[in-house]
Amino acid sequence: MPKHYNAADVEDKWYDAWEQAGCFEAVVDKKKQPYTVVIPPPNVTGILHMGHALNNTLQDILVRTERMRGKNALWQPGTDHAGIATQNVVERELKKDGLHRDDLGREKFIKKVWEWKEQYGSTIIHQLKKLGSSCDWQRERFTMDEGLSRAVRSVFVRLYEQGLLYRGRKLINWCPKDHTALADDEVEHEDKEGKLWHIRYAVKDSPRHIIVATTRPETMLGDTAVAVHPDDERYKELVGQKLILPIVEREIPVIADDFVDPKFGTGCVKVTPAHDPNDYECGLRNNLEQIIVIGEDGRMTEAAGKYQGLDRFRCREKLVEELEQKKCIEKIDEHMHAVGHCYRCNTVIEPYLSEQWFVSMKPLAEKAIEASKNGEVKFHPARWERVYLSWLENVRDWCISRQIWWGHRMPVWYCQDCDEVIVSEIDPTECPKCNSANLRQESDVLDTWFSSALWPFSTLGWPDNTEDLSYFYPTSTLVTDRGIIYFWVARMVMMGLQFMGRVPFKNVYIHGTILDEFGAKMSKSKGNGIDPLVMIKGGSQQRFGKEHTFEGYGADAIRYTLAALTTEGQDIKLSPTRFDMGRNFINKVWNASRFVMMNLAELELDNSEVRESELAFEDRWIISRLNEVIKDMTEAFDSFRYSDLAKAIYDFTWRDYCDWYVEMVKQRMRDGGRSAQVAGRVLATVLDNILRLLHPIAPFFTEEVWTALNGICPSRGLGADEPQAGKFLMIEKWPEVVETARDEALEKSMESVQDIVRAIRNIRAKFNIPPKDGIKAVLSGASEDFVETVSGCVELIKSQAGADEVELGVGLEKPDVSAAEILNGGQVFVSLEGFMDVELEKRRVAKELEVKEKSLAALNGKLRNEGFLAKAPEDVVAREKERKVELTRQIKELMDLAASLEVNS
RNA sequence: GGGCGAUUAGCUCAGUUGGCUAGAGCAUCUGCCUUACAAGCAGAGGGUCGGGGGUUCGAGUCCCUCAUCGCCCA
Repeated sequence: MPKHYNAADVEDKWYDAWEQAGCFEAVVDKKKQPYTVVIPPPNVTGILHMGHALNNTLQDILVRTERMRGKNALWQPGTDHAGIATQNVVERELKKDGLHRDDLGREKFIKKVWEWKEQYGSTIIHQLKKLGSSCDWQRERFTMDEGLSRAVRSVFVRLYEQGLLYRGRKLINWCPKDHTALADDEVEHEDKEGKLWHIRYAVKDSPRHIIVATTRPETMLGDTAVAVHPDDERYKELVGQKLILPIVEREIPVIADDFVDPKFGTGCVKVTPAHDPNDYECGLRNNLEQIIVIGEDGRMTEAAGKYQGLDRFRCREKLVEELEQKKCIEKIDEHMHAVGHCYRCNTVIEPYLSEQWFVSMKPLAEKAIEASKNGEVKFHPARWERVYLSWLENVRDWCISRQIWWGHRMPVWYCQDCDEVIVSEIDPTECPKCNSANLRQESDVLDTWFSSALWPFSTLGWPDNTEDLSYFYPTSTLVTDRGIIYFWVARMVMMGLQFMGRVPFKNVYIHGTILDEFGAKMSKSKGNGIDPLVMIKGGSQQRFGKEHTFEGYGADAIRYTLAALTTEGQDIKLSPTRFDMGRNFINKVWNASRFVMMNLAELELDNSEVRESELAFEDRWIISRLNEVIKDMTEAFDSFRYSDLAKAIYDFTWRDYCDWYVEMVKQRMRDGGRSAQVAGRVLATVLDNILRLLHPIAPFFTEEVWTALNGICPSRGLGADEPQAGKFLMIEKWPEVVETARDEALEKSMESVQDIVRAIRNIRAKFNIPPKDGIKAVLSGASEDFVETVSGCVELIKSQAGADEVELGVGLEKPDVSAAEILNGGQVFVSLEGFMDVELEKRRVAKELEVKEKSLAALNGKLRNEGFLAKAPEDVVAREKERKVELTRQIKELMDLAASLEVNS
């Protein structure tokens, strides 16, 4: 076995073996309890980034652990067709050949997208496999699959029939570049430094004028009123009068409407019902004309008069110039305001009045709100529930039509003869009203999130009533990022309740976002990303404009590190070197395993029963500790505390098992005989448990070592007839706590032993005693208790502290030339012939004395406080009193030591 | 403007329901290639828990307030 674990050698081998053996496949089995997780389907355009790595690591830990706990675990994988994003990618490809999608036409273009999807759409799926994800790939789905498309149609038709889906002419968010409508939550608001133009509008037949303030002067071409607050005394008399719109020379009325904030600007608001959401509402209330002056392409329309054809931003410049010439600009202020941008292409969104399809959200949202309030859906951490609720409580109708080609085309037909609207699951051939065959299918496709919302049940076969569906639905836990609570989580809950009658998942775990080492979000444009594949396999990548080469940490190290960094949904600042932690830990376990296996191979274990009476002190200790860690990890797992999960196995393995247990049994292993057999069995059993506990976090490494261990020691445990190990660790049992193995008193004793060993080592280090030199230690107890606790462990202390002579007793004399350490319940002296440094020892003792006296003073203050004595719980008071006794004793010892040092110097 | 989160060792972060002397990893210092591991071993140093106020016998933890940073919504 090599000295360093080499992940690259083993990962693909095990993944293939698991997959071929069908370990990932979940089959309905009514005798077993299902455990279902649906993957947040990555975009087909996507490549794996650190956010995916985290998200899928956390899901895999859940799924693998539950699988080991005996559940029928299904991790449902798949991808999302990502309408706009995918269409953009393919359009960019076409552009390279100087083509536009219109050159191909709809059918040919869609064919091209499918070709692209077949070629590149599985990239991320392959990458997920490198990460170790134990998805059931037999069930891989794509939102545009035949079955899922059927689900989309079915939902569309049912919502329509339920009166929850309608067509209407409304103001929606329009992306002029992607040339499509967007939902409200697909608009990202960004605070931008802008200007506030104050423009003079003349009052008709009067020398007066009023001043309106606007951030978008170009929209004035579409103004159909100016509004003031009804209670605003400044303008009361103007209400009802007419203004002359500059340049356009249109007459528009002054109206009163309480949506106006009298304190903003001049208190006069120009009203452009076709280009602003507030103005739109105001326009409806006041029956104003809606004049569209900006078209689908972001250019000014015919209604803009001489500005027709100009881009909206160019128009703004030109228009302001003209207004300035005409002396219509009162002033221009600097002004910060939120500007909406397209979440796919970052183009400034244009509010646009058009005919679109909408889902009525209120009735659906009410159910979703209820489901979280009554605990059917639980968020972890719980604070995200409020984010979910606040969106649902304020949600407006969902614009679901998209003017693009890639996606689910709406199952809507318009009769060209009688204008009948036909909504149907199967393509109609004639109009049910007039029998005309002259039908035109709606050209719009559906919002991608419409199909993603069905994911938890469409992937399981809905609308068919499949066995899978009734067994695996509702799913157990959804793991995702906070960024898609609205887009996806809330919509899945709505659709799940509406069409399945039950929530789609019981738990939603929201993890943090991965940030770079400076706390910024990772993005392509910033060049601050970390490529998970490079981290796993090694290679080079650009970061902050520089090329970096990495050795490759292996998937397990990446997974371990990400889990260790996952605390209560906090964001994670990441730099490549942070994976050292995971790699070092995996390597540590590798070497411990190497030690165990090398020794076991020499020992030739007989598999006789190890009786409890044969177990040494350290054997019983490590078994007790093991059971504690199983308990801690199980609890951490059940409450989604990933960091605690990772830390618990780390501390146990590295500190307890490697640093202490393995070191303690080395001598026994060398000596051979029955004691070595017993130690060997314990070493193997504990290692076996470590591998099981670590497996969900580090599946490849643990499978490799576990299999190797099987070759040397096929059955573990301490009984006579332990069952033989199975074929794969990944389908073995998660360890269970054996309460009787816990022994807290024994663990306390071990702590005393460790304190003594550490004290001796400390003295050795401080006085520069070479590691090879043996020393004499005197362990002087303050009482019999100390001696009793330690007496069975003298040999352990000798071997661990490098002492060749140890004297143990109550109140033993301090050897003449020696250094001392005060311990709980006693002290330890180490003879220092040839190494004594009296001044150093004086400083040590003085410093210790100072620390202890400070603690005692604080303690005395506490114990003199009558409130404390009266109100604190009894056990707390008792503990503090004991501490005082012990501390007082220690201070006396230290003072004696100080005195004796004075005499000797 | 509203909401949420963060502020603890040089850095990155833990710290469950308030209760032993506030922990870890990295970094630093000292000594070790000790027959599993230098990606390691042994030892050490390092913190007025963002500021202020309050509740309490007792506050890193609960309440109020201020400051700084970040995210989301309007």
